[in-house]
Amino acid sequence: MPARRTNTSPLALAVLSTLMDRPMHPYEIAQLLKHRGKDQSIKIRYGSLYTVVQNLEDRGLVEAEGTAREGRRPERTVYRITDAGRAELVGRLRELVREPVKEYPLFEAALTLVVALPPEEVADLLVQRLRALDKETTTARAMLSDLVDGQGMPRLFLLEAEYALAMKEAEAGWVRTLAAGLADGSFDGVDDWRARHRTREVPDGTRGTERSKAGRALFGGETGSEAAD
Amino acid sequence: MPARRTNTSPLALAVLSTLMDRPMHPYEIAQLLKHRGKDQSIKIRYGSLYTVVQNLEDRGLVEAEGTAREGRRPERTVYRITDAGRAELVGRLRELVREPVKEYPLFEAALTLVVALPPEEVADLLVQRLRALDKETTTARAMLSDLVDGQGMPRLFLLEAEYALAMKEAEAGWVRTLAAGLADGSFDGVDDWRARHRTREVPDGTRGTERSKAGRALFGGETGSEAAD
DNA sequence: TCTCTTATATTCGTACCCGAATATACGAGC
DNA sequence: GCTCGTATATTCGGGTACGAATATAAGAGA
Repeated sequence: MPARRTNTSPLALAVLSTLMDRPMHPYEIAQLLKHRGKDQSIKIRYGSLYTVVQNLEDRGLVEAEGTAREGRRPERTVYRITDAGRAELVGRLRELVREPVKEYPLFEAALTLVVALPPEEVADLLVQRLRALDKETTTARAMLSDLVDGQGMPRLFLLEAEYALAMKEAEAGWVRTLAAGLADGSFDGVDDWRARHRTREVPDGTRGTERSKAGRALFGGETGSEAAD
Repeated sequence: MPARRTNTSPLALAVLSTLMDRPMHPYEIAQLLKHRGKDQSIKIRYGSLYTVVQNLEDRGLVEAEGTAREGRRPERTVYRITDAGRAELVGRLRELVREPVKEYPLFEAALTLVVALPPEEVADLLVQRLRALDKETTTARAMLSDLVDGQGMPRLFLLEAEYALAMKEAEAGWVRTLAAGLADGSFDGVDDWRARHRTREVPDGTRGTERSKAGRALFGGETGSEAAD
């Protein structure tokens, strides 16, 4: 089998997963995904959806069941998942659950560059972030418990939400600690930071800020493309 | 000022940030970023770099200082940051630190779809993930403390690494709990799950798996484009 | 001194992403 | 029964991302 260039995207997997229920046309797939709240964990853009489905068809993972024309509405193509599609879905899913993948959250990028702002301001901004995070976690916790306890929704369908909540709480905790450290001066090197900022200081060559050797592997996970199945 | 279409990307910000030190040509910027380990937190692709710099120039955030030709090497264009560039850097940075942004980690997407696998297998896969995560966190912790205690690297330059580590530990904790719950049967509804999986069951319409109302706002952060400055 | 490998520096073409436009149907109100 | 807003369903085009190709220089052996 020729190694596929791109790893099947989350949206493509969501499509396959939806077609496990029954054959559908793309728009209906999107509706169902949104209705089930999957759009909170997987980016769904109409612009992409049709391309994605087309790719799946080219790869033989879905096939057109026929084009139905209801009334004089635009023509719709109904797709059905193939055996290869089912195999791809479970295969890729296994991969995604088994292997952590290094990703690039915006906040992490911002932290890398934040030395460009004075420490006092960063402390202030972090407090604002913290407030927002706390608000979000509170809301999310309430909704989760309502769905589980109130509505009797099985936890199985809320795993993503539980995970997202846990991550957000962890981030809030980390931000809280850092903000506190900056505020009460227990964060080491704030003076250097302030000085460095005020004077636009370039630390002579790049001395003191490099991370050539030991720092290389500080972050784990596959950075590049993952191994094939 | 006409609202810019795209929010300045992390790579673009990294470019601006590097040019704060001194004027440079694109390749040199990339070298320096990698040397400082920023490539662990910001994706740096040569293919993108030159486009990004070109965009920055079009937007007036950097300007060509002149093209130097050293020996008969390929011609290099040296760029310098402008006042507008400095403003954009700090403005966007403020935004990124202040406001949490909803992102779409692969693992979260996988959790949304994981019902397609039988619970026993998921339990097994989670244990494998956990092992990988534990390995990564152990390594990262060791390196961090070596850099801080051993090498005397200021914490300021390791914020991203500390954050990434904290997030990874949190994920490991969550995965551990879930895996345990699945293993010892304390996770509610595994029977339903197994049944649903075996029989390819479509729960009659979509009853029982919808999340129309309450579930909408389970995940916070700005989902779409962020507000302008 | 020849050539082989590695580092320097950028360009190109294609594949992909996705906002916006398009086009029809349907129900509600006047 | 007409029209206006909203839901249905897909296509299109411009822009961005990025792998791979290109081209020169420098250093290391033989």
